[in-house]
Amino acid sequence: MSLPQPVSDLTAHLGFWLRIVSNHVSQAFAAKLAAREVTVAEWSLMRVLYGREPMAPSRLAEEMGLTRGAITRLADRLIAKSLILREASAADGRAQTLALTDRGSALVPHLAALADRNDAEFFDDLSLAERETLERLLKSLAQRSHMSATPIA
Amino acid sequence: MSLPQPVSDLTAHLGFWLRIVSNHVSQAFAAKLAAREVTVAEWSLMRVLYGREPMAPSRLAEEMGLTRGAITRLADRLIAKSLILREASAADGRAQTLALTDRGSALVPHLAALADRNDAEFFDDLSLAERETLERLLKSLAQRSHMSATPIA
DNA sequence: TGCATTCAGTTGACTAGGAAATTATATCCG
DNA sequence: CGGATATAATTTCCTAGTCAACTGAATGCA
Repeated sequence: MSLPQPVSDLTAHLGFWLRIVSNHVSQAFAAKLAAREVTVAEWSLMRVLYGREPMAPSRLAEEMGLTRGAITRLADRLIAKSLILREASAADGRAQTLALTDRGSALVPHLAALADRNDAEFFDDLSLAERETLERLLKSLAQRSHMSATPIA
Repeated sequence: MSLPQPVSDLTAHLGFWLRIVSNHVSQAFAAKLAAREVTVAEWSLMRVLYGREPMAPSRLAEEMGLTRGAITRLADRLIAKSLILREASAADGRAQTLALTDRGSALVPHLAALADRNDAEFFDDLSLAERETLERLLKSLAQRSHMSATPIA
């Protein structure tokens, strides 16, 4: 039975700290959205639809970084809450379109305000310069690795 | 039917960029671990046990930020892979302890090397100064909001 | 002592996502 | 034209969490 060899500490990784902070910010946001009975994924889909033409599920899947199967079910939930509508495409018998209902559209600004508030809550006591630096570094990392897609999970 | 009022852009939020980058880093790590047939949660549990005394599931739950139910199931999977052992506590008839098997213990350094490599892959083309800044900002955010617990999700 | 309460862990019901199979429609081309 | 192939969405099955109910053991106090 050999003694364990030393391995790098978890906290040595930037990825570790990134995940801690990101998870906390997201969970705090989820808690705020819960007051409106909306999940982060639901908010995200609604935000993509907001102010745009009715959109194919496949396009939403692409923009949100989810599978089409996930979009089908997410849409089902939002339809059940009367926040979006699904309609068959006139042009293509296979295609569907998703669009916000009036109720859904009216809700988005309120949810956006929660997003603003959540961001402020975590980042407002960084200095302006620090916030700018953080944003610059994150965007540069995102660009380098060709990260796209609205992140959900 | 009213026109949608302008709402803040998604990409205006630091939380958005944080989540994008964090998700990508985590997914890349998950892909590396998959080669060893281990998930991020499994790695995380093994890393907590590594080099320590057998530990109660409830303690792991606390350190990892998961429920006890989640630990029960996560432990079941690791036991099925012969990476950890579950034993009844001698002192307390309700209690169990979890510990790495020799096989599990031997695997940890290899997984830690994957973690090192993953972190390097994403962050090594930031300058040293930039990495230090990012680490400082993330740690300061974590501290301010009393974030603890190994993040999994 | 003995019964209520607390505590550790597990389990069942549920949520939410992915991968792959499935269904229905559209397109391409011989 | 009509069959092969491609495409859009959905569905099925699987994984992995949560919450809350449950089981059995320990504790506490009348």
